[in-house]
Amino acid sequence: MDPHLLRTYVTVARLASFSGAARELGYTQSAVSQHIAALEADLGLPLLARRPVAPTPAGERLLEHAGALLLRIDAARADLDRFAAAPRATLTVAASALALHPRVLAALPATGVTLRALDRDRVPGAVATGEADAGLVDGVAAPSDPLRLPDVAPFAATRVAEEPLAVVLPAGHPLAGRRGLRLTDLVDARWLDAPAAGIALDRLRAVHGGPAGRGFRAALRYEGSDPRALLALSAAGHGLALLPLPVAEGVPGAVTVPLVAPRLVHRTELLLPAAPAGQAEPGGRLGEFTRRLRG
Amino acid sequence: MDPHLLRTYVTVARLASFSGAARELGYTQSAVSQHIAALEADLGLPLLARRPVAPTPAGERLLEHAGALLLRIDAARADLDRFAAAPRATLTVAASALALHPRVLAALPATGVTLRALDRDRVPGAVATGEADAGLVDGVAAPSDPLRLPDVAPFAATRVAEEPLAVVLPAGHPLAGRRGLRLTDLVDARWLDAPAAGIALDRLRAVHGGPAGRGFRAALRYEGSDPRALLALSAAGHGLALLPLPVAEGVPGAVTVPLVAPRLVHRTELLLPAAPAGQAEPGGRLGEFTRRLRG
DNA sequence: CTCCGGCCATCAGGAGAACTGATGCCCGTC
DNA sequence: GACGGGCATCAGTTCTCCTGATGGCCGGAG
Repeated sequence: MDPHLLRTYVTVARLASFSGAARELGYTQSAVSQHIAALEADLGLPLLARRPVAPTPAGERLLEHAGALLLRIDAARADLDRFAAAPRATLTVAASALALHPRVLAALPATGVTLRALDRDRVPGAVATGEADAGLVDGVAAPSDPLRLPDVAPFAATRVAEEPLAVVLPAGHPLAGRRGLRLTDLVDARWLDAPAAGIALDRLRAVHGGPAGRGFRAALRYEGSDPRALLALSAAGHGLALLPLPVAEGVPGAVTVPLVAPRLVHRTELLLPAAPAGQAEPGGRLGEFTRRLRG
Repeated sequence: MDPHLLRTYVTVARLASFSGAARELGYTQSAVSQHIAALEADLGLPLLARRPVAPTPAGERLLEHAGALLLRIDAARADLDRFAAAPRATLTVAASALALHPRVLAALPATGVTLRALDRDRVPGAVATGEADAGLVDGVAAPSDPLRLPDVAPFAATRVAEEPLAVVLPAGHPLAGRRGLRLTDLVDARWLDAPAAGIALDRLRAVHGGPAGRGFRAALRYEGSDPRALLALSAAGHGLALLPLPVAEGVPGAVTVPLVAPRLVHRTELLLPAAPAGQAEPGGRLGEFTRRLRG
């Protein structure tokens, strides 16, 4: 299970080519072939079908592990590098689309900041590997529970903002007149599926707790990250959407109804590489930013 | 960041000795010394102080990463091995102390089962590395939220049981007459600190959401795993305890008051190595167990 | 104070791993 | 049926990594 072998394996799987992976990694094709053979011999399983090159079931499984593993290695290296490196002059913040809360915008220093918009699930990785100095992630959780984030490295997460959730319906929808809605009422409705911009359907199914795979059928799938696009789509009758109440309100053609059960909120969290016990507060622009966010 | 080097590093750190680690790992002392030197050169940081041998701050940090990393490597290997290996005749279940819910006990097959009691945070690792075929973990969470578990490998977690939480007070306690208690009322009380048996204090502080390190002061610390010991200690006035209501009730000398805010429950979850998409349900004793647990 | 013993660092040498380059083989394509 | 792209295999070389020996440092005992 040498990381080098894993790295070649994921590259081969991604490119579906031994010789392509060799070019990308700076090896000869022969070396790549030997890497894969060594991995397969080590695990005692075929990992790739040849001609065409594609992962076997076991290979698919290894891809999941390898991705997480390599990310964690990069994270560890980046984290240790922070011990030695001088603090950078410019602050890079990775943020998911709905995490740009007014409080965040107000706290950002006026100069020397790079703001990088990423998909929700890529923000922790960016902070862990040092691509960003801090992260802002949003998500849905119970009021007193932290967001569920992949733990690629030790993080310190602090709450930045919390808003109620609301269901967005087209104006003529039968449930549009309600004062509040329960998720149970909406299991059989058609939903917009927007993993990047809003709330993914599989997350809804998990929260709802019913039998896996049932309910919350997808209508249109939206692969962008703009919540206003979601609102417009919902108003046009392409499916329901679940969004933070302040974002969802006041859109022509759409009606916003607060979600009353289960008790869930939309929360934005600040993600920092966890300081070792007894470490000083961060200085420079990062310190400025975090103090203004908290204070 | 070679895993071999990390393995020797954690061993050296644990034994506080180069030559001791060499003996344990089957290397010469020279090799161990070179491993550490290579790691320190690679990261550009001193990791260990010599004479006495002890980790530097950077070394402490590396220990956190290395532990998680090595565990994940073992987990990946064990997971892939399951693809090849025949299903075992005997079923091993890892469980934390409070996860032995009556429903669980009823679902266990009559023969061929090994039940291994572990600390709460070691159960996921045991399932991931294949030491156990399934895990049962308990913990505190919001009613509709899954337990927070370290993701050393892809898991499938399903809810097994959920009970309200209750505060255990000695009979004469000023708050003993209440019908319900809020966590806020109890910030300044003295609590039993029992990471293995009950609910750890740092978890309480995190749930409460107040400033880090304040509140929920520790009285006696109990390092065993028997909840009845906790109850007895609480009845004797050694501090408050937070336990599932069914466990806490009916103990002489102690009063049980339900926790009403924040809305938290004690949940037991079944932990299985995540089946690859489209994989058949587990067979044999494991299939029998999971079906009875769910059905 | 000095000697001794334990412990880590360093060095040179050798076994083995790993990569390269050449060649062979298989399959899909024209 | 010939061709070509692409993976497997093999031999040779390079470089890595481990061993065994040696030296220096520190602490404890006499």
